[in-house]
Amino acid sequence: MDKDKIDKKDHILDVAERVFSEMGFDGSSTRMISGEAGVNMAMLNYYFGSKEGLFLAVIERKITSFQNILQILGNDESISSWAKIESYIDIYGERVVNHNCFQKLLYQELTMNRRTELAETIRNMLMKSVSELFRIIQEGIDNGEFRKDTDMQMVVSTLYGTKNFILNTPLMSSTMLGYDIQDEKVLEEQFKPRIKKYLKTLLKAYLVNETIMS
Amino acid sequence: MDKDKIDKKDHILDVAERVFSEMGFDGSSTRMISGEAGVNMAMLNYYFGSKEGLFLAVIERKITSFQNILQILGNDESISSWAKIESYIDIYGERVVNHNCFQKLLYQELTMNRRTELAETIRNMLMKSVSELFRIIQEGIDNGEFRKDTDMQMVVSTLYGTKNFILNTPLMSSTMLGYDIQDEKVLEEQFKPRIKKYLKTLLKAYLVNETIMS
DNA sequence: ATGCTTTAATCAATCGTTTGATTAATTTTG
DNA sequence: CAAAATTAATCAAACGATTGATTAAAGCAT
Repeated sequence: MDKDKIDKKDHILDVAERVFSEMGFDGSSTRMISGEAGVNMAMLNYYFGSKEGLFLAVIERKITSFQNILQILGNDESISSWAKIESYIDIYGERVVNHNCFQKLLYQELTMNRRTELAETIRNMLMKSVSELFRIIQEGIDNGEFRKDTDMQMVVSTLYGTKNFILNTPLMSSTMLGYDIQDEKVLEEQFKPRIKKYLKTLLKAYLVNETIMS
Repeated sequence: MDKDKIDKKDHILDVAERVFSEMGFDGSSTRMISGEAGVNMAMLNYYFGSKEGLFLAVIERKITSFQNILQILGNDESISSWAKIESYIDIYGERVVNHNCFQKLLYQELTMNRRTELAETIRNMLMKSVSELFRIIQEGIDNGEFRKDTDMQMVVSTLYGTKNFILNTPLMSSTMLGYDIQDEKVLEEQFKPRIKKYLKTLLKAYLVNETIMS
C-alpha cells in the first residue's frame, strides 16, 4: 500500500535523523542506518538515491514546518515589539526540546563548509527565520521600545549561540549546569523554563530602553 | 637534527589542526593530512601512533597556553568584578582571532559524544576556564556588584555560545553580519572590536546592579 | 656499521554503491 | 473474472574504492 511505503520511508528518515545527529554525516554508515531501521541497505539507495540524498531528505522533511510560525508572529500588530520577542523566545524554547536532535544535525552540517549546495539550502532556510527576527527588532528600534544602538545581528547570534552551545555539547553543559541535560525530563521541567526566563531577562536588559535618571 | 624533527612534527601538527578543523575528525583522512604536510603517511603513525593519537597531540599542544592567564586575572584583588569580566572579554576576544581554527576543532569534538576519553580531556580543560569565570561572577554577586539572581551558568553559555556560533558557521554569520567573517582583515579590524563591545554591553546590562528608582 | 628516520608496498577492514534474482502488487488483456 | 504482462519492492551478495595501519627495506647521519 501507499501508506505503508510512506510510513516506511518516514521510519527510515526518523532513524537516519537520529543517527546522523548522533554520529555526524561522516560518522554514520549506511549499514548502521539501514540496520537500525530494520530495512535492507539497498533500500536507502532505492528510496533516496544515495547517502547524501538521504541526508538531504532528512533536512527537507523538516523545512516546511519551520516556515510560517514566525511570519504570523511578525505580522501581528496588536502586541508590542518586546512582547513579540518574548513570544519568539517561548516558541524557540519549545523547539529546544522537541526538535533537539534535528537542530543539532543542522548546526553540525553548517559547521563544515563542504557539500556546499546542501549547506546553502540549510543556510537559506535558517536565514528566513533570522530575517523575521531582524524585522521584529528593527521595528522595536524604530518605535523607540529598544535601544537605538542595538546590535541586532549579535543579538540573534546570542540567541542561537547560547542554545546551540548548551544542546550541542551536552556533556560539557551538563557538568556546568549541574544536571543531566540529556535527560528528557530534566530538559522539559528544568532546562526549558530556565533558558526561557534567562533569555528574556538577558534580552530585556540589553534591548529595552529604560529611562533611568542618573 | 633534533630541531628539524621537532619542526617537522610541529609542521604536521599545524596541517593536521587545519585539516581536522575544516573536515572534522571522520572527514579527515591520514592520507590527506600527510599529503598536505608533504610527509609519508606512515610518518603520522610513526610519530603519533594513530590517527587518534595525532588528534590528541593537536589538542594537547594547545592546552598549556590556556591555563594560567585567567587564574592571574581571577586572583587580582585590585580591580572590581566587572573590570575582571571586561578583561576576560578582551582576552577572549583576542583568542577569537588568533586561535580561530583550534576553537572550531575543540567545539566540533565536543559536539560528538563518542571517543569519550578524548572528549573528557577536552571537557576538563575547558571546565578550568569556566570555573575561573564562575569564581569571578560569584565574587561579583557576593560583593553586591552583580544581581543576586544572576544565572551564571547561562551567562557563560552565552559568552561561549555567541562566539562559537559566529565562528563555527562562517558562511551563515557572514550573511547575517554583512561582511566576510573568514577574511582575516575583516575579522581583526571589524569583528573583533564589535564582539568585544557587544559582549560588554550585553553582560553589563544583565549583570550589573543598577539601583533604579521606579 | 649502528641507530634513527623515511619510504614504498601492502594489509585487512570498512565504506557507499550496484547488481541480479526473487517476491509482491498492479495493470492490462482476453 | 481470470490469466498474462508489467511494475514496484525487497533481498543477499559482491563491487571497486578508500580507510587506518603495518611491514620490511632503504636512506642517512654520526
